[in-house]
Amino acid sequence: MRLRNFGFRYSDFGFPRLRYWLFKTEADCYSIDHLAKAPKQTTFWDGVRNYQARNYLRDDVKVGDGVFLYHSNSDPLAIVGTLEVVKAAYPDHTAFDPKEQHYDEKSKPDDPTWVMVDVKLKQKFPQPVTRDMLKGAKELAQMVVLQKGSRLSIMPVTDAEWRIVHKLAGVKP
DNA sequence: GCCAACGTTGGC
DNA sequence: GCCAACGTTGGC
Repeated sequence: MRLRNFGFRYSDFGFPRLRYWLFKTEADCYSIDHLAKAPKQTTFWDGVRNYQARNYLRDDVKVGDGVFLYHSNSDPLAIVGTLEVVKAAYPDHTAFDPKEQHYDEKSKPDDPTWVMVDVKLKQKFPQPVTRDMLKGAKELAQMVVLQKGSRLSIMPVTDAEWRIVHKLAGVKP
């Protein structure tokens, strides 16, 4: 969310900036349990190779922001917990390495195309908040992840959505 | 496995 | 700059 013509953020003018996000991952690839076992329960969030998602990461995701972790292409499809952003955008070095799955020959260390952030596990929900539960909550009808054709791996979440999903999870934010 | 939606590529 | 072809994502 950027006032594009001037390069300022809404928050520079005292407006509430976006503070909540949803990050997608496939449980087979990197699940919340992988993160729970990681050193300091912290990891870098690499592999974003979509420009709109990259722009969110680069411009808007800030230290302290809250993140829902969503398991896509998984069983169950669900928000499984929350993360906290502990380091803002920096170059995604996995794009430089030909052995990496998300290698991108066009991204160079002196002019990186892709960025990543660091996240730390905040809480694993006692029970996953399934996609069906999300769809059943009519206050969440506008949630980006529920929209048809919504494929971004980084999506904004509103304050209200942050609160309501925690309520569905039966935990405090 | 199917297929709709979306992003990217490349010829023109 | 247009747009058809193609590849990927991801829910169902």
